[in-house]
Amino acid sequence: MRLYNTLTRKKEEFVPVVEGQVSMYTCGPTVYNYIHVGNARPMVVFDTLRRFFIYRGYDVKYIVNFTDIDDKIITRANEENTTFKEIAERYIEAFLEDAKGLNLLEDKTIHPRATEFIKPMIDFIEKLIEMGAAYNVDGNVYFNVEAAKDYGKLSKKNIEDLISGARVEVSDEKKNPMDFALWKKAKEGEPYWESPWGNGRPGWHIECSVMARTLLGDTIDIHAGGEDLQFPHHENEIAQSETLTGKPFANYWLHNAMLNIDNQKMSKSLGNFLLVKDIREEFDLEVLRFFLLSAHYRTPINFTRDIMKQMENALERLYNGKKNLEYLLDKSVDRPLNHEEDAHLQEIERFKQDFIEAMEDDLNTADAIASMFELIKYTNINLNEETSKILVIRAYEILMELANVLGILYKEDEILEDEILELIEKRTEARKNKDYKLADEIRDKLREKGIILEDTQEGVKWKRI
RNA sequence: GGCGGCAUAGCCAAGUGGUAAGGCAGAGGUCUGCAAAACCUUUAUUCCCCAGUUCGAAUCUGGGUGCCGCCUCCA
Repeated sequence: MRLYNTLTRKKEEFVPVVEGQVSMYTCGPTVYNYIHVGNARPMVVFDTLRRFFIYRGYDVKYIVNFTDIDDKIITRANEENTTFKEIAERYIEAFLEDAKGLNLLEDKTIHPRATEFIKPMIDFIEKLIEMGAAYNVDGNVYFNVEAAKDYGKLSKKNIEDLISGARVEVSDEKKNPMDFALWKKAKEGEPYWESPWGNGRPGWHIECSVMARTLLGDTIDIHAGGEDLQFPHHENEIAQSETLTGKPFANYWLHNAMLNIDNQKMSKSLGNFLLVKDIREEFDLEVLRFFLLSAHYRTPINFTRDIMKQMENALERLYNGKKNLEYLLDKSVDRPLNHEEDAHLQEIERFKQDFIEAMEDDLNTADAIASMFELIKYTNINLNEETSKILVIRAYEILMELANVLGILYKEDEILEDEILELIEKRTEARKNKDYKLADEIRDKLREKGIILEDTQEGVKWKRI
């Protein structure tokens, strides 16, 4: 497996800390609102990376945190005259709902919440103060960036440039304008936890450092997130964690590129914020997932309705291929492979290898998807009712295991109600009698019920819209 | 100002030295009562422009143009 590491700006061979195991930490949402389609990108991309690691036999520990205490959550709570807990709870629930729609492997995801780790955060900060890497000013504790070796190594920035950038707000309290808050003193009416420096709450960056370290150890394999988090968030995580432990915080830093809407950055001022929960009114979230995987994760992608429609059609082609194989699963012949089928099997196994190679090359999902289309095309052409069942089963297995890595094609057809089966039967009779008027009436009626019929040489096939 | 990214067909998108994957849309065809699906054919002598290196470049080098991101607790 080769992964592009932001730290070195190179593709590197992935070597885990512990053989056969992968520890992954992906920065999760601050739960003050519903997640938007941009938030969905790292969730889907890194879920897919995790799925691929599992597929390749790794034991994966996968963390997506919830930042459930934060200025924005407090603001929201005040606006709605409720508690920050109520707000956090509501949007965590909403996130899990969206996660389900996006088919994230939730049952294998650990979701720590920042507020459950206040004690280790305080311990962490205390140690930094002891080391002289942090200082308390009247209840606010700051990290001293001068104490961090190589500060800026991830985002390739140097402290002098940053300071002269002049966009950094200068605070009288800070020794250095680049210093960042580890602990924030509570203002009147704000929620707080007790600490050696008085009542307050943790800063944003310290949360991820502490949750990652507590759950995964001093050095984790992979830390992932959106590229906009490189600076300052991830840079600061590195600074505080590596200053404390003296060890590398994460061996591989992975960042996904941004998502634009109609070629524009999503922003509140432009009013083009698209929430996942709103998109699902127009498109199945499987289409959104497929779209997010249709381009390489490090290139920017553009979200438009038009492109989503294209993706919907493309996904349908894959589903049709799956259906065709399912049909053959019943009809194909119980006998050993013949010579020709043996060759087909080789070909089909080759598509699988192509898929794996693409995924191993820094998660090239676009190329991997192409392999799936080639597989579908091949089985559509070469497999039929005379084919040995052994070949059909193997083709189907491969298709589904690849689909499972990408987290797509998971929808199953339900069993049809007797009433509908009767109608289909009735229509078949009508067609036999060349009563096409009745046949078309029944077909239209079923369409209204969401069932589409296809008359093929092998008989009637149906599918749900 | 500092740092970084991108530019491949109508659209989406792989491909980083050996002669342009895959998908969507379109056109024509096979099959079909019709429709759908599937299949076949078709759609970039060319990869933003110019110069260079090379037997050979979309791929490397230099210059230019255009678009974009980060430097603001925004994924």
